[in-house]
Amino acid sequence: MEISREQILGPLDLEATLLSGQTSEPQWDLEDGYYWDAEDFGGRAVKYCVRQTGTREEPHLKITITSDDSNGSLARIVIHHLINVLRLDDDLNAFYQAFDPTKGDIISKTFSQLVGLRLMRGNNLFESLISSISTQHNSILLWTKSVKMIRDNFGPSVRLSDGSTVHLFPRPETLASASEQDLERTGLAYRTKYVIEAARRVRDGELNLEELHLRDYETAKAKLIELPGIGPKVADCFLLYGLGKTEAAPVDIWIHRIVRKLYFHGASVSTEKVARFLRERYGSWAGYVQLYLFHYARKTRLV
DNA sequence: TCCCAGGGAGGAT
DNA sequence: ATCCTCCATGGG
Repeated sequence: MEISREQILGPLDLEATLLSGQTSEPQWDLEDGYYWDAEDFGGRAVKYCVRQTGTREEPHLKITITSDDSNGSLARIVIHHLINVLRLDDDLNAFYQAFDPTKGDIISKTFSQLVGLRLMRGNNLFESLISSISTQHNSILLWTKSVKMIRDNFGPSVRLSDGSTVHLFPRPETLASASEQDLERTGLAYRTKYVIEAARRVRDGELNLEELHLRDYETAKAKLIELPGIGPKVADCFLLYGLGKTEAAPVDIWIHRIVRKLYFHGASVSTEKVARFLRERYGSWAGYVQLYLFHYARKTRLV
C-alpha cells in the first residue's frame, strides 16, 4: 500500500521529520530501510512500516502493515492515521509562500535547508504528555530512551499476526500505580514523580486530555501548568506536538538563544516574551516557525 | 573530571 | 514581575 503524492500537501522529508526530536512520541525504529511504529486501532494492534520514495518535492510513501487485513479495511485506517500523525495535509508551500524571501521575514532564511520538515501530531495523547514532561532539562537522546523503556517495561505486550510481539504505550492507570523505584529505572531521575502524578490526574479524571482539544490555547495551557513539572515550555510542547495547536511555540534554550540573536539583536528577552512574540507575529504558523528555528539553530551552530 | 541536556519549583528581591 | 539556585541521571 502507499500514500501518493496527491495525498501529501507540498514537500515532505520523512526522515528529517521522524528524526527531529518532536515530543509527540519517541523516534520510530529503523528496520530494513523502513521506519516503523505500532498502534492499537480499536482493539487491533498493528505494526506499520513506512519508507519515502520519490523526492522531497515529489514525495511518495510506501507502507507495509503486519496484520491480517483480508478486506482492506485496516489499510484505510493506517493511511488515515499516517496522514494525521505526519500532518501530510498541512500545506507546507503555503507556509513557505507566506514568508517567502521577497517579503523579508527572517524565518525565510531557514527554509532552504529544511524543505519538507513537518510537524508531527501525537496519536496517543497520554504518551505525548509523558514524552513532553520527560524533556525537561534532558537531552533528546535520553528522553527518547526513557519513554521507550516506559513503553517496553510497563506497556502491554501484543502479538502481531506474524507471531512477533511489540509493546504499546501503557495506560495512565498503569503508570499511576507504578512504584517510583521501578519507574526510576527508565532513567527519568527526578522527573519520575512528575510522570506518576500526571498519570494519576489523568486516571482520576482531574485532567481530561481529550477535553483539552475543545479549549482554546490559553485555557488549555493554564490547565496543563497546574501539574507539577509542567511549565510554559512543556505545556507548549504538549499543546503543539500532542494536541496539534499550531499557535504554540515551545521556547527552550535553543529557541531562546536563536530568537534573541536573529530578532532582538542579542538583547536579553525572557522566554515568556519570546513565546508571546512568536505567537503574535506568526499566529497559527508559530509552531512551524519554532520547529524551523530549532533545527536551523542546531544545524548552523549559530548559537 | 567536568559539562550539559528541547525547564521548572521554590525562594528571595 | 524578575532573578537566583538546585535538581538526578547519562553522554560527550
